[in-house]
Amino acid sequence: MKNKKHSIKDIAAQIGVSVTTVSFVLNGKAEEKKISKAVTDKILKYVKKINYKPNQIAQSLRTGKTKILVFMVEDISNHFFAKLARIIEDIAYKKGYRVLFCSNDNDDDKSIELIDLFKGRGVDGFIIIPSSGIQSKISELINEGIPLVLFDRFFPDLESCQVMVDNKVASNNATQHLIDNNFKNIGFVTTDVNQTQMLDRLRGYESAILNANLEPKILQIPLTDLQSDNGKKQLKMFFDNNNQLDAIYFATNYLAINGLIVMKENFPEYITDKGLLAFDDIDLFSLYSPTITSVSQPLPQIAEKLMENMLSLLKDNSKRKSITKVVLHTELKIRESSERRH
Amino acid sequence: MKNKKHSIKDIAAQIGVSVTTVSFVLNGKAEEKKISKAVTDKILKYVKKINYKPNQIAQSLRTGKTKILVFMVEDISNHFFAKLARIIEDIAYKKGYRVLFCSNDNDDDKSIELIDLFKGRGVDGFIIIPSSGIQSKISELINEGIPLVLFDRFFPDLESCQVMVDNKVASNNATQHLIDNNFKNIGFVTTDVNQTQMLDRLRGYESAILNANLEPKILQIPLTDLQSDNGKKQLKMFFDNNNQLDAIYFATNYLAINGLIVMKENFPEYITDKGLLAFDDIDLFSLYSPTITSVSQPLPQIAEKLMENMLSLLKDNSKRKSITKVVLHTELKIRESSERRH
DNA sequence: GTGAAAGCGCTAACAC
DNA sequence: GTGTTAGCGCTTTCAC
Repeated sequence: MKNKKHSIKDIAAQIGVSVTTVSFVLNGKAEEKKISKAVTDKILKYVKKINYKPNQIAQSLRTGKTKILVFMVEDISNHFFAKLARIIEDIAYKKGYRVLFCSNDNDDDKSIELIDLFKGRGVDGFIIIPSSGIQSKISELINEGIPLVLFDRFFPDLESCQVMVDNKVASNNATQHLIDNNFKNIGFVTTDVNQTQMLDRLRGYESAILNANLEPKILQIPLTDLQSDNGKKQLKMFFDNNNQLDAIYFATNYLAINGLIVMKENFPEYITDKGLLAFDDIDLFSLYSPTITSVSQPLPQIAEKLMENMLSLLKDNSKRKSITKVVLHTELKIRESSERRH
Repeated sequence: MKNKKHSIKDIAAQIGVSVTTVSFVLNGKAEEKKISKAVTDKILKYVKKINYKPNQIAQSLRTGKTKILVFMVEDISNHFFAKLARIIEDIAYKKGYRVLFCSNDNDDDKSIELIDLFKGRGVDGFIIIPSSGIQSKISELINEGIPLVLFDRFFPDLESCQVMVDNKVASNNATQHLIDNNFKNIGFVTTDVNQTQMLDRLRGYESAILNANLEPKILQIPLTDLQSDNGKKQLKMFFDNNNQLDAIYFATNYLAINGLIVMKENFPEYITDKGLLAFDDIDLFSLYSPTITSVSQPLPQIAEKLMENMLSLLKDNSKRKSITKVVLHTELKIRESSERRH
């Protein structure tokens, strides 16, 4: 059992060469630096024998690179973020990067604390789903030339690299689909957060509704109430007060889950009687009875674009990074829950 | 906009003291080292003004500590692991640790590569759900005195810190519950992996079945087939060949999801007609129609025990860490899918 | 072809 | 009370 930690110095001493030589060989510069084949082989063989692994912390301190990216989301246990995290992890891994996931609970202070922390650790780049109040921190990162890509929502006043989906169009189409299938009284359940993605979903809904001369019925649940039973109470009240609704459109998957729970408990007939539609496709929706129509975000494509963007920022040595904005399209997965009504 | 990176040296120069003084003050040793109040205040004030953050890489190189833990699971996008990850992240965060999540795809080579990589980064500890063939790597970590806690499955031949659930008892009870509710032909769907948790679930099933003089009906789907449609084909065939089954017990949540998909497509009547039971409770099961009986693992408790264990290992300076084994109990969530049949 | 040495930013033993 | 300095393990310039 080899317990002792080996260092490049030990290796040099053992072989009888200098650390420089060892370093060159280990970094694949043997040819370039014209190290003799004999020495090179001897070093490589010895390194393999003792199973030497360079101390990456020292490497990082020296080179200023850590090969670590941060992927900050609201809550890593949310299906949507977890799936995305997985794909990003795989892409990054192939490119030699590790990914640190963290959840900011949509909380500004926690977000800022985490960003500072990782800056101090010298991570190479950030992929962030920002909470609403951290525009100045994001702007600071950009100004410092730290590779950064935003996802899901952005700051309209701030030029940043970003990958988004066309929330407004998607939401408009989804609502239109309900209208086309003869729903006439479509409720919209969303949160109170003031973020671009939620606002766009709301606007998409409103524009389709108004365009069809229907009346909008909107429930905004405060984000803080969603953890507690308060959110469920509000949903129940909304259903109670609007029993003439013939369809309900949920702006996120977790709102839909909460909605289903409330309906199952209080109005089980709604689940089959009302039209149902949700933003974000999750397993549940294709398995449920009825299967639930949803707006599906193209996860693999999103992950790919995020990493493509990030990698190009990582390559770009200039302080003023170029700005790339990507908008991806969603797909409406039409299922039983929105079948035409008569 | 302050773009320049500040170092402790800059601060020292600016204030007109030595780096030692600054370092002491920053590390809260001002009192202990009897630094004058005037100097201390001046330093703290300046540090705040320029928003100085110490370079943690240098700190790590110097102290050998990174305050980073690794949590390695099969697949971070699996509900069960994602939920657990979230709780662990929160506990660790409060204790000043960051958590790196990574997925090993249940692949030995990838596991070993990841472990080596993080060792090189000097992470402080590992929480690992091990793939089957990495016993020697795990043993190496233990011998090197690196804090390590296993979860979900373990190596019977290796003494290690671990947090497990009583899979066999849980599985026996679950099966017994079906038997008690008058199911007489209970199929068991599992994978072919040779890991303690899966074997225990199988044994629990078998013991209850044999004890009741019933006949075991087991489908083992090779892990490699689960990603592809092959897994679904095998499920379909199993259902086809065993249409006299009156209940099906799935050994994991993803097997249950796959089972539900196959049933929905091919034998929709099974979903209500057959008894259903699954290991690992997920949202879906309490929302489905029928709601699905499942064995629920106590996630918060698991996370707590894992971190408790880890923190005590981190404190323990001896090379030979003490070994703690925790076994937690599961809860059978009895729902509609296993209601008594006549 | 190979080596000496500076230095990344920090901590802490030791000196004064 | 405060300063000097070695050194954590590595990369890389420059010298020979």
